[in-house]
Amino acid sequence: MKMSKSENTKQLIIEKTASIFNTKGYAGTSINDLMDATGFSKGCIYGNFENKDEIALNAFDYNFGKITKHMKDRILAKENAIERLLVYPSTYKNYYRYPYLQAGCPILNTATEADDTHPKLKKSAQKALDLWKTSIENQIKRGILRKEIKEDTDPVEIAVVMISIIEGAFMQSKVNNSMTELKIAMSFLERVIMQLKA
Amino acid sequence: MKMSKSENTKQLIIEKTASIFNTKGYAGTSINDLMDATGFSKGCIYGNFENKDEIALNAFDYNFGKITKHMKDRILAKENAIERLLVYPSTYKNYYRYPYLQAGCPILNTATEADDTHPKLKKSAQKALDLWKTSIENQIKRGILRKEIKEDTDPVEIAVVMISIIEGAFMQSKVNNSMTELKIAMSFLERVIMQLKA
DNA sequence: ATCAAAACAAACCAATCGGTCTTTTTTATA
DNA sequence: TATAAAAAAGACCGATTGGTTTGTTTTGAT
Repeated sequence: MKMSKSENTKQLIIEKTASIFNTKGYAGTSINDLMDATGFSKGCIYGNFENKDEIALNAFDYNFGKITKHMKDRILAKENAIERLLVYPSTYKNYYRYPYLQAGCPILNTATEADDTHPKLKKSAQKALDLWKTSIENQIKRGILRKEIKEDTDPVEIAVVMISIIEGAFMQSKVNNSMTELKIAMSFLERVIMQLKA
Repeated sequence: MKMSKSENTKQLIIEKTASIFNTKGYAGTSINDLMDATGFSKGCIYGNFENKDEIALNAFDYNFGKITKHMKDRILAKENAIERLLVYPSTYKNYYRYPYLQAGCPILNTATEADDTHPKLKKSAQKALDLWKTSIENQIKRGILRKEIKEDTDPVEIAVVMISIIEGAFMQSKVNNSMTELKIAMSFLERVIMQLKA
């Protein structure tokens, strides 16, 4: 499946600018930043994208997609539902290993910036968050069916709490340039998950 | 204690612009926004503040100070350490009641925007976060001394986890325009706190 | 090899950015 | 009430913003 030239540069622009949007935010990223990062001219960028919005939306999806893929791979490598849930804390405990997470969680960054300012980006963050939440819920439901997780477990509650702990700890660690908060919170989360064991 | 004219308008500028910085972020807020919000001219604003940075830093401190004061009042109204800790979930469960929280938690907003872009604001967020964390730790230590909290409780862990759950849930609720996530997470947090009871 | 279309570069645009400077108004004091 | 200082208004500045237009180069089909 060969890509056309423009499809190729389009993808290149997304890949090269995704981390910039994640670090500097939508408002903080200028077209000049995108030119610097890609080496392309303004004419080229605007020949491939309608406007800054379109690039930012694609960049977000790219960032989110990368994490999603990584998580999916690691989760599907496990059979047991508890072990699958434990993939989250064990991954985020070492988030600095993953370059695309070093600028922070794109959902967290995008949600906090866009919630009052950028409806389209906000909707993207909503969708991403919902996908993540649903995915956790489904793992829990599957675990209950497989009798690996206590049947009185509330999938929605655990999903919301897991995401909360991860994102809140992420924020603390990022602003303090320190892994301790994330490590503490993730080992707490591990214990929460272990207690779900049937 | 009478304020000088300039001190007065200085305070007025901070108060009227604080919520704008919290909603639109530092990069997203322009001097024109500040003029619109205050009704003051550019000359007046720059006569009272050196630059945008100084206003933003004061605005953050103002936002954080308001929440801190509110929390302090509610916490000191309780005697028992467990009840004091429960003030957090019970307050955030109804955050929409507090207008200065409707744009989101200033710590969360500032930390996620500034961590990679604005060292001064980042430091402000760090300080605020540390104050919050230390305050929770001290409440727990006090509770242990008063034999209201289990003596094997780790104050640092609980502080980090409490903040994580609150901030992470806040983010979810904000981006979804819904209180459900915050309510779910706060009732979970209430149970976590209750389990600390000696 | 030719040539039209696609892709990219670069000059250009009005609007806005943060910030300064000069002028006018308000204030407090004598 | 006169007056100097403080405070506020508003014109002004160069730089940067997102975006467009006009060229130039590259590409793929003939």
